[in-house]
Amino acid sequence: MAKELTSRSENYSQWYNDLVVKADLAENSAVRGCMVIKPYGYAIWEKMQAELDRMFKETGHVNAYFPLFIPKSFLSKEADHVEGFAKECAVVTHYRLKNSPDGKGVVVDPDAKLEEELIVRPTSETIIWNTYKNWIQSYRDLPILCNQWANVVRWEMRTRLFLRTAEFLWQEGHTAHATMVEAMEETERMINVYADFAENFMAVPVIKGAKSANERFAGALETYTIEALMQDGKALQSGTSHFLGQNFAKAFDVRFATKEGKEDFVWATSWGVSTRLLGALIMAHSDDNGLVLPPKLAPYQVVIVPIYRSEEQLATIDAKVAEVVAKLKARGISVKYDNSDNKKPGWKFAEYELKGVPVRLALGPRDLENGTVEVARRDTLTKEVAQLENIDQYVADLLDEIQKNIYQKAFDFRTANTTKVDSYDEFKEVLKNKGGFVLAHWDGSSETEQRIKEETKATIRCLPFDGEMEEGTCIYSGKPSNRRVLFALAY
RNA sequence: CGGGAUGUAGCGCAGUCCGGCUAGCGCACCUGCUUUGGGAGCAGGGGGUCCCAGGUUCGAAUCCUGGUAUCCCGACCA
Repeated sequence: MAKELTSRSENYSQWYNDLVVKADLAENSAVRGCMVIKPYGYAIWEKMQAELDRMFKETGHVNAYFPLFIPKSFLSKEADHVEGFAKECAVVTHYRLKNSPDGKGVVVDPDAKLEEELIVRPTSETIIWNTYKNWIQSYRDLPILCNQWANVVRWEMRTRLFLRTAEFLWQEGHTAHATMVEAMEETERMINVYADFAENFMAVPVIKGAKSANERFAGALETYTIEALMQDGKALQSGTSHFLGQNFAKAFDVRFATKEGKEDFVWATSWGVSTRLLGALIMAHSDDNGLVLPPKLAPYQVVIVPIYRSEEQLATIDAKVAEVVAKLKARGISVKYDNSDNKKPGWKFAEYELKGVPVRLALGPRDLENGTVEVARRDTLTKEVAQLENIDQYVADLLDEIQKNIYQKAFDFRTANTTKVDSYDEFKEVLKNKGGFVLAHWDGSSETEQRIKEETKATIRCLPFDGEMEEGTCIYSGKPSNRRVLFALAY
């Protein structure tokens, strides 16, 4: 047993760390808080990127790229924004090194101090709005619908692979509109794109909703979020879309001539998802045997393992497998054939389970005789024998079924772990013993939200869009409330 | 950023308290033979700035000082 995973029940957080490292997704680097995303993990990210990028373009967006560095003065132009990010910024103060006097290594050259320090972007609103100022004069220049794929840096105190790292990869969309209505529609459109992606590609069901004032993005008037539930009963914010009003336009003086010949400030949105999605993907589906990947995002959807005694036998199997691979590829299914001879089949079975490959085919002498193949599916860990004849159709159908099944499983888990409570005692009891999403009435005040957070660590994840209006009383203050909001312990 | 633990081969660890010969063990790796339908066996072999820097000493993996990284618990966190 080369790679033993800690079980989820034993220590969920250790299980997660083990899994990320042992499945070859990522590892800690020599740089504090920064990870190395390994090829297998990066392949999943690339699949996510490709799909999201397609969805962004389908909704009218284009890609662009803005600088990594932001002049310090830009950040402070929007008051709430700087307050939200100031405590976690990396700052560049010099631009040159020189040989150290003692001849050992290099030191920062004090003569090379920058006039104005540069901030390594924690997000790009400021540099982008400073740029948009030059791009916009008239309503005819609007809307601007830009996205950028980039890395950002937030100097977090405590980091965890994918979930919270000092540097992470993401995309950030920044749009500029002539009207408030248009900007609000955009904000909503993009949270819907994220939810669509999470559910149909990641197979992770999410709750869409609005953030409470406390939890809003620094500088936003409204933040929409998608919230996913992890297997340990904690919530993970998986994507956000912000309605920024005219805050950044005012801070950077971005005005335009309206159709009526008047002057107005531009309306803005921004929206993003990051490599944190990999954390969501891992924690939503995986089990004690390793990763479980949705077929639509798996780097390879099928692995084929030969079983043989002699070189001649292997040669026969190789030939047969080549036919199977060709048929699968013709259907757009990605396949890996592992005929390496330094590992036994049993080792390979365990290894590909750890890596979450959705479907495994095993082909041995018995199968050659009978025209069959052994098919194992990762999500249920079941095996059956199928005819080799129509294996491509069989696998294609199976991949669809697996994609549906893991979504359904996650959906059922969420349903079973979403609880309506009507008293504060019940609220605390559920958080302590059951976890999960908790739907409760709230009086709408920041004070109440803050108290509940201090006393229970639970936060309002969102005010769900699809929540029905329902008269009730706040579980904490007893004041009237007309809807339930979503509480949970969160990552 | 506060408290605690840890850092010795790719991985997991012993040795450190009480300084001393050539720094060990398991897995992995390489070679050979036998194996191959759920993490193979035997034999031989290679691989080390003992986290980094400085100090004490005839002599440091071991003692001292500083730094750094990781993990756990808090605080922090759209």
